[in-house]
Amino acid sequence: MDEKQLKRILKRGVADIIVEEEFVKLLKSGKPIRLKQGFDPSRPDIHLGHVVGLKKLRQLQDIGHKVILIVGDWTAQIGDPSGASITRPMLTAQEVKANAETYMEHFFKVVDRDKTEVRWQSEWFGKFNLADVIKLTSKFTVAQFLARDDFRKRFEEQKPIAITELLYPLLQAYDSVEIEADVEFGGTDQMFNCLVGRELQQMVGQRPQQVFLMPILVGTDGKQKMSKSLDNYIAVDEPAKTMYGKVMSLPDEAIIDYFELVTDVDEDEIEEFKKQMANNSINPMELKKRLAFEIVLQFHDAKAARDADVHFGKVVQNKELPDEIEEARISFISFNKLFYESGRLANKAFDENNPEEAEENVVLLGKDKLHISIPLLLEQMKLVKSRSEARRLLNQRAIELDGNTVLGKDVRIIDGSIIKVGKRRIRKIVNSD
RNA sequence: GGAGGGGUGGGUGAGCGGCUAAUACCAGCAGACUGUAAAUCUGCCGCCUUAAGGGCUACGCAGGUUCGAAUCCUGCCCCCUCCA
Repeated sequence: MDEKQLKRILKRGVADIIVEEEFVKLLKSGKPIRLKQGFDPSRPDIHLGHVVGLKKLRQLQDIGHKVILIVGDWTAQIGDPSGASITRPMLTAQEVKANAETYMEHFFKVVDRDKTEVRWQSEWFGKFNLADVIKLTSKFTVAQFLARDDFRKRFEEQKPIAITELLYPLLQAYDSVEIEADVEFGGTDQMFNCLVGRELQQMVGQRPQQVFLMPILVGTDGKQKMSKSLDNYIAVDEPAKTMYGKVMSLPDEAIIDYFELVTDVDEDEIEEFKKQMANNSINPMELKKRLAFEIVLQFHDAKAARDADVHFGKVVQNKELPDEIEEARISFISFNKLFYESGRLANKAFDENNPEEAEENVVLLGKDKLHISIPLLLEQMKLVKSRSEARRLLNQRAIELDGNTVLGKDVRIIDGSIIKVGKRRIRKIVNSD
């Protein structure tokens, strides 16, 4: 292993390694290393924030080491202490299984399946009895656990800490003992849990694991940690164009971090990018496009990445209509009727004193034209949450029909009309009659 | 067992009898601008309806006081903290 490779493993996409020297020794010993990665099956989706660590696993796999993936089917029932939601619904065995499958499907987009061993916590915790639990809990004190940042804060602020939450680090630590982990991977917020693992291993006479802490990846808002609950995430199974678009919505300041943490772009090149950004010799947009391309490439393929790139240029930058527009099949006749029945048809062709004839007219019109109010139409097409929202959008001149901004409320639609709401909601209307 | 604090719109969190569909911040949406879905600026941001305007529902739940209640009273439910 050359210096550059070693540096990449130790520095790129790593917040901290505890203890780095020991890890290097382990690495140089030439023996296969057991890399522990746990996952909580209550949250099966993998997004780019998780990918940072997974890439690290992959790097190590590529030089011959082995990943032990632990399905936390017991810890999932506790819920990792986050302070926000203490009580979580218990998952059924089927849900856990389904989530685990989804997780692994995503997990192995980055990690090498052939060099991975999957273990379930229930293999060992399923056999635990009260005596085992007591024995485990007796090894640590409350004070030790209150040292954990999250616990301490909540304790000081007089916020609740569930007893089961104290169990979480213990269970996670015991996993390390059970599989005899050499290295455990986690986000920086996992430091405490991983360190408990180190201690517990020592107590039972094992060599303590090394701990790899991954830096936090900011989400698409550019401020907070990427997470599903904040809805600022980019999932690994996102469609190519969406993924590309989400990357483009990153603030410019996040570009370099993303290159380092979630792409394979060479360090030297990233250095070059940094310089270019610093002396304004490049438009950040160009770098961001490259970033988006690299990321899509990683989770889809070259063609998808190119397509997404072209799509972005055309649709977003030049405001052209996309090549393929999602079709909305609707029945003109029934929509005309619906509008008629809403009781405020402006068209005088419909004689209100003669409802039967009017109804016939509706049907006649319905063959080739749709006369309807925009809020009703958009609501029916599920392009808006409510008609009120549609009215607001109308006021904001955000609705376009066949290239013209819709100003009035009532519109006439023909087969193939293209309706655009804001920038991204575009539909081609197809008459299904 | 005792004492206290609290439940408000997607989130945080003001309001503590009328000026409150409800401050502020975040998120979201739209428009403008831009070589970015960045940044910035402006507007919107419960539902139904309007040409303007109006109506309805909402501040844990159920009642009550009042011309009028998120705001006061009663009961209930739930959450939290402290002391023992």
